[in-house]
Amino acid sequence: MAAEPAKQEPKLPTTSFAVLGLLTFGEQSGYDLMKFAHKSIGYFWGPAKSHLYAELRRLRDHGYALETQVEQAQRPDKRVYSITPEGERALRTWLETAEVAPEQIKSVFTLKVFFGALMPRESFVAQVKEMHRAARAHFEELLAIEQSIKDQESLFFPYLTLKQGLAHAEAEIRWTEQVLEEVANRETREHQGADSDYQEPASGLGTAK
Amino acid sequence: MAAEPAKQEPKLPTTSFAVLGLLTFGEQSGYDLMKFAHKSIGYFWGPAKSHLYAELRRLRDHGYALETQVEQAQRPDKRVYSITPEGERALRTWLETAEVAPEQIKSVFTLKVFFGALMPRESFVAQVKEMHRAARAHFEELLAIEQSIKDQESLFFPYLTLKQGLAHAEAEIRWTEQVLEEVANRETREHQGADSDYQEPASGLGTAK
DNA sequence: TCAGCCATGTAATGGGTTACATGATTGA
DNA sequence: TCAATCATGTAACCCATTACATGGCTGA
Repeated sequence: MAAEPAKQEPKLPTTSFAVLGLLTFGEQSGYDLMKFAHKSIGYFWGPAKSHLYAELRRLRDHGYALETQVEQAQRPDKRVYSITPEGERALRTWLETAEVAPEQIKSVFTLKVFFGALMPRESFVAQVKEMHRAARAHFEELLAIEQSIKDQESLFFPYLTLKQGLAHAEAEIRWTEQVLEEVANRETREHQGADSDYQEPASGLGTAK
Repeated sequence: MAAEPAKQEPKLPTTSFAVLGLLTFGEQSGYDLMKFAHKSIGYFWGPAKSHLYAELRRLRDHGYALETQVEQAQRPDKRVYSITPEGERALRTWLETAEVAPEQIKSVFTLKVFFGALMPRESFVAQVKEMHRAARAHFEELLAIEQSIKDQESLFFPYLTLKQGLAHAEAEIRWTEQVLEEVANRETREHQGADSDYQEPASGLGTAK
């Protein structure tokens, strides 16, 4: 029964710290932040617009961000947020203390592959090919970004996350290729020996239409 | 204004189809399913216990699963669920029609790396090393599973998802190694030229403690 | 005797998405 | 003139997690 340490820091979700982190790049409005988030951490974290605005209000209420009304003549008024010293302290604490664990990739596609036996072979292959194509496109996209930022010292850490994206995209490309190969090999085996194991839907059952 | 096609299928979340898919392996109780899910699709999808039970009830209400009360003498009574023909049809439809897109890896660790400039260098390196260690452990774990299932034809598709896990774990291992290298190189550059760019917290500001 | 398995859930909370709403300005 | 940009939000919904609750049986 160890004594609970005084809970000074309110427990906030990861999203809060993501926004707080973006504010360290300078004060911004919700609208600006949305765009900024999209092309920075957007590759591994992407909240909805309404969520972001709500998050900013929460950070303000916690004293982690300062909200300033800015009236504009030609454009709609806006609220600009900047990180406060308390906010920065909270962010640094989070960065150092929040434990990191390798999180599983949560993927609909992987789920489909797992249940692949229930799919007609052509459909399965078509979807894998589509993923392969998408992964390649994604890889190319990241490569282009890499070229544009790789020499900017100030973007060293963002650059590292980009490298992760590249590594994962590469893994995905190779894996999908491997899947296509393995399926083709299996097809061959089947034609020589046993029947395809694709389970046709039970006919005459539940055919309402 | 194209005519909306008759909505025959209620739109269910991915989780429902995951459970439905597991039921194709045979009828099971919620309790059994939980264990089964954990060691099968658990590597890329893992719902909470209470969520799973709720999901089963929903599938039952939709006519996608059949619930059977099983009274037991020595153990608590249980409810066993089996997939219905309608359930299987819905599952197959989902497998073929639900569009697949490469989903981003949503990772707290990546977020931390992005904001790495705000961390003291040793802390950053320690966390990367910890991730490297964890990724290696994960890789080994998957390797062991691979050995045990690679020759079972009935587990061909699950085997493919395992391969994905291996591919991603490998990517993570290589990436973390790369990060350590790049950081070390950078350190060297800094010692020769400019100062470290680690931004010390502003002193004297908000130091409540 | 005591942890751990078997077996099922409720309640509360909150994280996050989608849809809806508004309205002026600017450039093609 | 028409779409896009700037700018902010509310409302509704629901997916999902965590904590809580119960209680008998089994094996170390």
